[in-house]
Amino acid sequence: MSFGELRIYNSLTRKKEIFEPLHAPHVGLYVCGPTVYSDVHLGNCRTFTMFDVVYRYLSFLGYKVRYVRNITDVGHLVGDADEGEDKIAKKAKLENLEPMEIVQRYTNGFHDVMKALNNISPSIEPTATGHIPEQISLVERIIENGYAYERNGSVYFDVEKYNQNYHYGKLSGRNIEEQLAGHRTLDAQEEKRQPVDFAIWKKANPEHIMRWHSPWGEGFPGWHLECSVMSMKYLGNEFDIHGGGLDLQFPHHECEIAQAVAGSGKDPVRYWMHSNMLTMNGTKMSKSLGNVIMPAELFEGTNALMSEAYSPMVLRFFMLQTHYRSTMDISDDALKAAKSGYLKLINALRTIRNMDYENTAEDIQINEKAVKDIQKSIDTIHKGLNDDFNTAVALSGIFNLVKKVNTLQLGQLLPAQLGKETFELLKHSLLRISEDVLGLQEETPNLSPLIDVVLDMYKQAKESKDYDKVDALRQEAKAIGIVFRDLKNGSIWAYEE
RNA sequence: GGUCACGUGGCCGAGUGGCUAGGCAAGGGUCUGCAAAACCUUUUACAGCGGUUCGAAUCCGCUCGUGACCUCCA
Repeated sequence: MSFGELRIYNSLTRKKEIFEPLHAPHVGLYVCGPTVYSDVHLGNCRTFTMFDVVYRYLSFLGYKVRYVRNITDVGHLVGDADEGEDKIAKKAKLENLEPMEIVQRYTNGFHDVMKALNNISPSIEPTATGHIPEQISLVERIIENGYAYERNGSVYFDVEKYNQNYHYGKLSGRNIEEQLAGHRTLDAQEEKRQPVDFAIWKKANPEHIMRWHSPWGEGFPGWHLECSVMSMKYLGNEFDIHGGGLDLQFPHHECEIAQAVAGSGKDPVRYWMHSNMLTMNGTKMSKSLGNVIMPAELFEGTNALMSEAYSPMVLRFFMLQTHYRSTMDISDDALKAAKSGYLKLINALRTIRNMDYENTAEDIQINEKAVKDIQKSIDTIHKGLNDDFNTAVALSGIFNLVKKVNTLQLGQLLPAQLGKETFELLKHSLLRISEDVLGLQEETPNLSPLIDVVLDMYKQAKESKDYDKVDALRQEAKAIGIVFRDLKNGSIWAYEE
């Protein structure tokens, strides 16, 4: 089955381009992961969920995707670039922990959230600290090629030099000459030749906890180096897709390009993808602004702005309703609407999963309009996904199919009126796109309130000495691993041990 | 200040030169013991002002408004 051509908006060319992998059917996908010095917030979740859909859809199309998403466990610097502290080291000092304890704690938390959101684990999840030798080696190559210089144990990337031969700013659309001209006043203590230069290796101050030996003394790798090194190590000197949040476009990704080009002479990335920001009341959600909502707060309903708890799948559905290149604003009302929509979809998925094609009557006519509607909706879904992963359009097609499923359930439309082929296509498309591509799945409900109801029935049966019913209830409950226990002061239910 | 986005109906959000996006909410109807759900149906649009065009929400210009990046950020 052919699904048509996939087109991806490439930030580098600012155009949608037909996706052609370098080495089909293999696809290399690199996504900038989190810096693990604190819990991920909903904005982070949006980006990772979005690229999860990219990964899922590419896989659905039959590509063999190597999906690499790093863990940044050397903190970027806090505050003013040169005098700042490493975020992870700072947090470690603050909480009197080993930096790697901080890293482990928040990595675990990140994985838990990803799992709750049904994001598939990447093929490789490399860490920055696990690739120090490779980073040192890239620094050496950049120096050899004349695009970096050492000062007092730190190594800086020479942006002006690089820009003479290449184009620094090609990804973010910046004009470096203007930036150079606009910042002529250099600080006296400034080690850099130009303010636009950036550190690729940084000398560790005596109090700096995270430090490694290098040809330039004890230090730690620069802010953008890890992604350059790890993407090329695992995906090659040229690979297909590099993604991340829009706020990483500059300087992070611009610097990545510069480092790679300065090291190897070649820009490794063919398609750059950037997902837009999640906002609250129109303002970007970010750690530094403090206007963040944590996933746990949302899932548990403890956030002050939310009237109720919203499950991970509701959040995922909510995110998929917006195209990834648009900003999306989160609010209680919007999540409430998403919850209703999500449940409507899930109910339809349950319905169609349990429905089989049957044709008992002989004189049933094919309902041409229904068949055409279904084909059109499925077409919409694939067109949407192919058009730069437009999940919002795909969902519109899905909901048109949901309507058909509900009509089938009511018996207003019979499977036989669709014909076997269309019925199976409807069933298969709806389930596979919703579950495999969009990653929306049924969540196991909390059954406690329901068990309480049964417990009440049990208590009543006991009281009226209806022991047949008591035994029956016990047996039914036991079948799902629940037992009723008669204590002196009443009956309770518990998980069978 | 520089660069770049965006402004769609009650809300959220696609689309982008002529063809019903979708979800939520609201009104009416069908069904139902009553509900709920579902199905059918209706209402409310493209910030403002100009321009291009047979035709613009969609292209161009201006105005107003909002945001992002330029410093760590997904």
